[in-house]
Amino acid sequence: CSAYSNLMKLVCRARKFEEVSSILGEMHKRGCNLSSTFTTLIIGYGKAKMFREAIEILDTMPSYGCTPNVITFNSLINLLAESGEHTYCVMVFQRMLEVACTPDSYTYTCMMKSFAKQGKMDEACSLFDEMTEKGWTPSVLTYSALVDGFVKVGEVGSAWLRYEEMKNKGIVPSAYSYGVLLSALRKGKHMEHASELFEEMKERGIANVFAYNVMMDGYGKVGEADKARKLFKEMKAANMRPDECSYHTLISALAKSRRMELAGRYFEKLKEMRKVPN
RNA sequence: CACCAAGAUAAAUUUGAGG
Repeated sequence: CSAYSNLMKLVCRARKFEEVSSILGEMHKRGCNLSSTFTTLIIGYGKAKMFREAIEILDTMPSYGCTPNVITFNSLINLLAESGEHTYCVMVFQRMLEVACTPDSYTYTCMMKSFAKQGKMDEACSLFDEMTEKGWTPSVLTYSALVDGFVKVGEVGSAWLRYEEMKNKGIVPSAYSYGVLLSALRKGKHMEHASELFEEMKERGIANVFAYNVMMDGYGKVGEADKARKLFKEMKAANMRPDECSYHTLISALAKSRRMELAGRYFEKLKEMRKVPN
């Protein structure tokens, strides 16, 4: 059975969906548990942007003796949310409730992301309340969805309040999560808030190259190339190795501020490192 | 860099012609 399910993964990756039904048929004949395979298929269709087909799996499952479970629904909802298919997303969530499959923290977070992507922060917040009322604990991903959404609709204040709320609940962001939050603030050009987060990150000793890159990009985009360059130097002084992206970001920041002599110098350094400029 | 595995579901950074 595991050989079959690996085969299904390969079929999805190669987008050979015409092979799907014969594999499912064989697996069924041999009595394999197909639940995980259906999830794989759903994600496969999602990556191929075949949303209709992904959703139809929900109807296919029962004929193979399977019932969609939380993981099935979550996977589907997640890919619809990420792809901006908000209408389908809401439809599937509705359907999940109809078949009495209980949404969990993951489900709510995905739904919040979908609403946030549409700029519908009121709805996103209602879902947040509903989720906590039902006893689910919001994660750093849940809060990141709110922060990102509020920044997108231009409400940095609300975004920041949510961040504080998260900290007050004792949720400690990982380096990765800081990256997500920094990037959200950067997109809205809120570098003062971003730098406050970044300082926090440094105090905790978890600042990384990725975070430096995000900060440099943000400063570059608001025309503060000198701050970007300062961070570049600081990163090296802290024994972190700037990667290719760091160079690309810094060069572009300098070029945007018309500091061409400096941009050229970093461009030469990039080539010396035998990296390919993009 | 590519492929595979662990493990059926989660998020982050760089260039931009054209529209």
